[in-house]
Amino acid sequence: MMIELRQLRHFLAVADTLHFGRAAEQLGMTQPPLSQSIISLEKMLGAALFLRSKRSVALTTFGRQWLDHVRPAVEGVAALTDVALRLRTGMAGRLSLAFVSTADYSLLPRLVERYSAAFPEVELELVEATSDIQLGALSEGRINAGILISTRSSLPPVLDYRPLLKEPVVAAVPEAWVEDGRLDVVDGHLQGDGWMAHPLIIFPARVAPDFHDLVLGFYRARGHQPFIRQEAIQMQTIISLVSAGLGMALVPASLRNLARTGVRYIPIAGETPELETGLAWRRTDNLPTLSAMIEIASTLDPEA
Amino acid sequence: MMIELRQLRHFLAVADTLHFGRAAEQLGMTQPPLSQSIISLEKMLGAALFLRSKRSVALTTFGRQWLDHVRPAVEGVAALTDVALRLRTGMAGRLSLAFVSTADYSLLPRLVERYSAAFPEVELELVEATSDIQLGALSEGRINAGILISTRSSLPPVLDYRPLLKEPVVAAVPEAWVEDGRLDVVDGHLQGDGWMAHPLIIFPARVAPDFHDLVLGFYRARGHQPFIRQEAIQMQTIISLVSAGLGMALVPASLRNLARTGVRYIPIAGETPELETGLAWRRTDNLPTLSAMIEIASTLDPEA
DNA sequence: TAAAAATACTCCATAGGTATTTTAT
DNA sequence: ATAAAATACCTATGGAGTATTTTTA
Repeated sequence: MMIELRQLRHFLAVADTLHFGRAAEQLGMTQPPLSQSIISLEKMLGAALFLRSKRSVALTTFGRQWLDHVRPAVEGVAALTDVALRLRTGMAGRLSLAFVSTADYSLLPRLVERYSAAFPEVELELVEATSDIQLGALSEGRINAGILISTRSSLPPVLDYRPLLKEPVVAAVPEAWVEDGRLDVVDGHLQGDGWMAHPLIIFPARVAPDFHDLVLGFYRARGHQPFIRQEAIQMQTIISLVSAGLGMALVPASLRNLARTGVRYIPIAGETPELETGLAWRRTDNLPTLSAMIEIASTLDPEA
Repeated sequence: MMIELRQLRHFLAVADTLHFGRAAEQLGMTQPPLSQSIISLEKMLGAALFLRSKRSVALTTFGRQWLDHVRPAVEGVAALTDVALRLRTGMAGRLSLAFVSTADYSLLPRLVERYSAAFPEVELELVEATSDIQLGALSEGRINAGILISTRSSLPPVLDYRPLLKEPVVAAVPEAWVEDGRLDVVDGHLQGDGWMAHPLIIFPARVAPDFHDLVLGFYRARGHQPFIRQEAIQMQTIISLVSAGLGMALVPASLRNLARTGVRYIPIAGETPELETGLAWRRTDNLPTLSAMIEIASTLDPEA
């Protein structure tokens, strides 16, 4: 024979009211079966829970001590219904989100702040990864969503996508270059095409093909070919190399939040390419926490 | 409709085996009602727990996350049976034990050490109280047992009693008295009756009548009347007064463990009265933890 | 004598059983 | 062809109801 929840609820009701009649009423049943239920519970336990004289009911010492254990146990089970509801609606659960290093400086903090304010019970797992790694992780189901640099057209059809941020590209240049007049800076903007001859540090094409293409396309459109001095997969690394004077780089404008001695961020005069960062996820992934994340992401100002 | 334990156990079994047939076997039932049970559970929750193709069963994401909450909740309820058993047998629970201050120096530490080694889950509530206070607390049910100084014959009949320790009385005297030769000490023992003329510090009769009578009886048997300089209810206080040179005191031998500068404990030559400390409890109190305590107490060496 | 729990019985809801069908491999 | 889950239907246990008795304050 096994203790059932019903009996425990019966016990709690009687313990609370110390009156079989009223307890039964509270439970929506009549008194006799409640007496039966308690008696059978006492038999199972091998000890009396209540001392009943015909005029009054009191807990035995054993009953009082057991009560202290029963209440939390029953509440634990009762809570399962709420837990299920919160899991279903995305109020609780887990979400694994990858992001490219460039999202670190504006997009990710804003998104995470909003999301975890709205869903504090969700365990948000954040992993930094390049766009190509993210695409693999998404299709293999290792992450639920990714903040990456791509365009809708270049994504596999199993993924859905929403743009989050459009930002211009700015030049990250060694401070020395500005001071020795190697660059033509007017009104805080890079002028002309002269700078295009200087050595460039860039993401490898494999890692972020769309970003790579964007930069090369920009040079080509102005009739130039970049002198690629070095490739690096981390934004941090690229900026370090710039700071060391190895070359310049074209980076998303939000990277200005990554201040570094010896590095200046300078907008480019004229038509500049815009870089799009967006959120991608599996169309078939109907995880409630993911839906909530997409919802929140959609409310972010794409120009900020 | 309310979730019942049975369904949760069903869920756990299927989640563990990922096979309705084997899970049913494990549960001692057949497969069809198990399928029904899970289906009804899923309906209650409003979400699928399992993805079943005809050849394989897998948890949904929701199922996996909910499982993490269900298992501890069900285990919590299952543990109630064990808890009840431990409460019934005195393996767990509470015990309120009072003790006189003189028990502090030998009896109580030995008893508590043994008891809590044997019953580590029992919450032992220790309160220091004089014998008369303990008798009141016992009859009013505020404590379950008391270590007190009394004799079986002087206890009310509702209480049961077991002697724990018989020890001689020794004299606690100011060190100065030994040095200035005011006391006749030979072979480390107080000789003769001369010391009986010195001022005495003693427990009030109200607080420990048996101890009080014992001391007075001792003087009377030798044809003396003590000069009572001061009364005090705490052993600590009595020893402080001795240390201050206010007088001497007759105290249980185990009090030698309470070292104090300026105080010397000296045995009395010849026939000395023995003091009995024992455990008292209500005959009608059938608290399992109390029975265990009486059991342990009986194994203590009464001469130690 | 009245309030409240226990006892005696009756009933039906449902947990679980049996037989069968469906479906994916 | 077969293993495994779902469906359909049946059975019976036991949880809950009604009527009554017992008890003690």
